[in-house]
Amino acid sequence: MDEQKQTYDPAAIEPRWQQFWQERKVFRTPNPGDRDFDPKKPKFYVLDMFPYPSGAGLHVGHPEGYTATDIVARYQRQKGCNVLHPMGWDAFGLPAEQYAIQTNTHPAVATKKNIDNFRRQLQRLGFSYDWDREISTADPKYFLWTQWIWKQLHARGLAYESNAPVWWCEALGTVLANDEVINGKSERGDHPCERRPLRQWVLKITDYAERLLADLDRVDWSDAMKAMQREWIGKSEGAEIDFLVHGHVGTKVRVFTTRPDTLFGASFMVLSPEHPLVASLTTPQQKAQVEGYLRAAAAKSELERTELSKDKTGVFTGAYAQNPLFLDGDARGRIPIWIADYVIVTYGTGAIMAVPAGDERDFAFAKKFALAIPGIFAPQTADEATDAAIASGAQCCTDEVPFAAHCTSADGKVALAGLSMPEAKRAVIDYLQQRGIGVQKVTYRLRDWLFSRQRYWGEPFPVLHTKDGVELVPDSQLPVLLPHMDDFKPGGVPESPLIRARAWVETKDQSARPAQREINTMPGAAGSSWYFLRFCDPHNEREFCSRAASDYWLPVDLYVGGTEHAVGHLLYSRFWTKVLHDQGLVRHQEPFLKLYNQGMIQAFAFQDARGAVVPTALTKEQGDEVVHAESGEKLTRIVTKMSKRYGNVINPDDVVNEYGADTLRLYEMYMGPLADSKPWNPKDVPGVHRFLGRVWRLCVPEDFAIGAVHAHLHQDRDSDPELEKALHRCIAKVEGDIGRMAFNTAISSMMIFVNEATKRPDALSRGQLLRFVQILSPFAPHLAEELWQRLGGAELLAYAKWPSFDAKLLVDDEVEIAVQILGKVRGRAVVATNADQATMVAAAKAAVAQHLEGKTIVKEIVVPKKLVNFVVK
RNA sequence: GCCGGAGUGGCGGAAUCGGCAGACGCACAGGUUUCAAAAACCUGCGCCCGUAAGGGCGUGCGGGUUCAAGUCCCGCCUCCGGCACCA
Repeated sequence: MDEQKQTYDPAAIEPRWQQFWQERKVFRTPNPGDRDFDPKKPKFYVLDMFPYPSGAGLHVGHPEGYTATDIVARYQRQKGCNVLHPMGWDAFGLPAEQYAIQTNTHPAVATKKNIDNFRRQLQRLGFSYDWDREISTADPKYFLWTQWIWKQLHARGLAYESNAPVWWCEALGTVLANDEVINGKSERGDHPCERRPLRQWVLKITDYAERLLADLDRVDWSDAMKAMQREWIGKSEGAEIDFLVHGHVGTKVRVFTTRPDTLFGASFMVLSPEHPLVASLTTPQQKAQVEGYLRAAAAKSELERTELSKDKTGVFTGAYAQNPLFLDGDARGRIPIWIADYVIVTYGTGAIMAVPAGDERDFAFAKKFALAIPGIFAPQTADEATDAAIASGAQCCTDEVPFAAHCTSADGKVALAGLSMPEAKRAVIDYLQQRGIGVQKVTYRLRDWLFSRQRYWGEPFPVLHTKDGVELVPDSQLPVLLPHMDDFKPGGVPESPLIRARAWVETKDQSARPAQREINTMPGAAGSSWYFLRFCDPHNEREFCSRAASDYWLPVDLYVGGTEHAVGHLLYSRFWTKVLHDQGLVRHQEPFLKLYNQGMIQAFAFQDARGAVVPTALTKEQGDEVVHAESGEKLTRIVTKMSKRYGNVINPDDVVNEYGADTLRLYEMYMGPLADSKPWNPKDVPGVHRFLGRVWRLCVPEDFAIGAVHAHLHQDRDSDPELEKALHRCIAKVEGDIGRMAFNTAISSMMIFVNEATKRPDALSRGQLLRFVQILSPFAPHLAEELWQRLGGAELLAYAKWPSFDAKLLVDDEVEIAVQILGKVRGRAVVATNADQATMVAAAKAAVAQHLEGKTIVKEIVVPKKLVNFVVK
């Protein structure tokens, strides 16, 4: 730094304060019971979704949410709260392991290196985390308790072994949970997946489906997020109905339907290809055809089944079922049983009653295979042609319309004509229930949580397999550690690489009998399903978290992260919390009170005429345009995600090196609303940096000889009343904006104040500057702390009390109002802020006198402090 | 197809409860300062007509409600995110 000049130099300020905060443990948070804990303060728990410490290092997307939570944490601290604001590492799982494999390093080594890098990068940004509470899910001291919690689930009968088909991903060499597979491809890496029966540990999250759904009403999350969880849980109410099969005494086919009211229109039945009755119901004549269809269905990859055309395929079994609403001899009641892969074995009962008149899919199937489509509705709208088509079954109708008169059972006990849809459903269910062949039923789309992976880098299960079955490792022997392995790569077989650690696998149980360790490991989401609890009591060696700590800190008051965890992590964490609650281990039932989802930070990229993206290194600016560096072709700017391939990835380290951490933080908050996705614009970054420079110069003279601050700031003096007003307005605005997570407008209001102050720098008093620096501090903490110290602020800014504002100073004595004629602004008038209507009208009339000439005022609308509108003729 | 969100200057965005559209920042233009440049500071900046005063138009499109609509209602279009044969 220039000896003669003191310009704003973040590189000189920031590391010093970071070091100070860390050495003095400024942000260490005491727990209830600690000597320096203050029980009089309210608590505030503000949490980030902790990162996977990937080898790529921090992305500019990370600090976006982290800065937002840091602003809230620092603000709440200054408002007098005990603030819990921790950070840790989601260190087990596929990303860390993939990186380890790519770089041929042991996962433990690679993970440690990545964590060190992440920590270094985060600490450069000045976040006020309590680093004493840092945790890593891959730390044995942590996963001891992950294993212990798993045993609690097991004890409640919520963990079981299953051989049901699961998603297998060949490329990743492991099975995946439902939320990790999208359209038959892996979420990570986009590799194809298929169904395979493999022995797996599964958690019974479906037992909690209803509570997970109902308790969404108790949390403050976005509608979008709640909608995604509701859809994933997928509750549907309807009925299960048993159909007898002709010629198979005692055989019933059970179907699930949400439309029992349409049972009169059931004209065939469909079993999924995997349905257990397929083989026994198929007649000898149909055997060859059915087997052919089953083979074809099995050969289809899941991708083809889900992604390819919705063209219906199917085959007749040769068997017939009996519609229970019709008499045995009635031809309408004898319905053929088909097999088709549009019916999914894992949903409902894996079989449906097909009502082509009331269901689009059944209608398409009936059309394709020329099956009967009996009409069951009698709509009466103005559109007679459509009414007739629906009545005859020529057109499918899924809306609520009146039922036809013939929807009456043979014994007359069910008659749907004249009933509403809910009444008709009720009538049919009651009738079936009385006869013992149907029951009201709620079904969920949610499947149990596939809770194991065939990978090395995860928590081992505390499980031994003996000849008598499964045995749990006693608590005293936890944690079960991973064996060291030099070759930890998946072996291309559906078995964990742990199988190769013979000495580890082959062990003895409590009674010294031979036993084999479980070789599957837990999935990545295991450790992240309870980390928010461990942060409350991270060093507890006797418990996963003391009741005193969790009762005090939980639930999390503000949780910030991306939307990508909508149905995975967030659902699993809610599930584990409820289980721990049921075990009497925590008081709360929902972990995250308020959830806020940040948008994505995107980037510019440049496209040529064909629409191909040209890597940024191959582009150059030419006047107002961007052209191809070699061909000179004009390129179009688009907004897209940052990607190595496009060469448009912004590295936070580079931004800090060039502008400093405060500028990075401020820019990310200034870009736009936190929840929106928005592009990184390198040209905008200097704008916020200039703002910080102006703040610096308000306080610090360029000439070193003058001192640490301007001479007029050396002592207190009376405040300039206009600047005082502006400051109060600014404090009120910033406070309100932090409360609604509108950090962009908070910053703009601070810019407005600084612009005002810059016009009359000598009028600004020390007291005003101290208060301004304080409200700036959550956003740009290094600069703020530096100026606070130079101005001689008491003790540390980080714990100074947030300044108050006087509501009286927020309003001016006079206010300029708009004067409208027929809603158009035709003039302006200045009136007293508390002027009465007559005064405002008089002033308004004077302001637009020439416009009113020759016109009659029909109506005067007066909005105090805003406007007067004349309606004229 | 279904569910959720969005569409405002050249660009990012603001307008919190139906009340002056475009705060703040960027880019751009002009100026002050300077030997010069950078930095800093000042001024202008939605579009159209006009030297100006002033006027007209304007928040994706088409309608509507209202004294008044970016904001409310109806019908569309486009983009983003999620789900997708779930009976």
